[in-house]
Amino acid sequence: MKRLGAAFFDRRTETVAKELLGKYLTLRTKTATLSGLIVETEAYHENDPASHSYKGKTPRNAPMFGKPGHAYVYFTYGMHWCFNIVTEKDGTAGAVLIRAVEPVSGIELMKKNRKKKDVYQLTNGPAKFTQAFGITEKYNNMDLINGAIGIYDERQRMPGSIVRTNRIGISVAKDDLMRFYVRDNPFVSVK
DNA sequence: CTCTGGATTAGCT
DNA sequence: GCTAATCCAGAGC
Repeated sequence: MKRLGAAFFDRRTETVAKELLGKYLTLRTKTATLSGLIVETEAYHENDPASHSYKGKTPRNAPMFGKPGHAYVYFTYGMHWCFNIVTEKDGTAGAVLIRAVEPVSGIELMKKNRKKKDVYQLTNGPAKFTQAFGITEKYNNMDLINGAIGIYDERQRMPGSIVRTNRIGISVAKDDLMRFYVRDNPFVSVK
């Protein structure tokens, strides 16, 4: 398993979103290792009306304008966290929202964190995934190249056929085809 | 300062 | 299908 470096993330947001499918996302703490295979992503690029970065840099969205390969974690709907991976060169906004993963390791801890026992309900949504992994503001702006969360590639693994479609839960740029998921994977949030 | 609505989810009808 | 939960960023005054 090879850990992905900054060069992977320092590219067009859309390209990174598509290529993240089939990669492993692993979080290591002192007491546990949680890992999942990324099966659903969404791209939010610089000149995108649906992106938090659209109207310019603010304290909240600043990580999106920062270094590629860092995390952008934000709080929404008064109760949920969403986890993004920053893309594009330093100074240019862009991020990929991780919407769903297929649980690989640490499944018992995910069940505990989610208070659910059905494995299909653990990580099939952006806020379900962060809850299962225990991701909160602590991880905002974290370096994913060297930090506790990393993205890993297992070369032999093929992600399968990729579906490209419109994003979920936004009110502008509804028809932009910026969502990507692995066809027929049962852990995708919405078919 | 006040107000609006959100890159969601769970639970009910 | 509908909506409460529950906080806060961003916009407008």
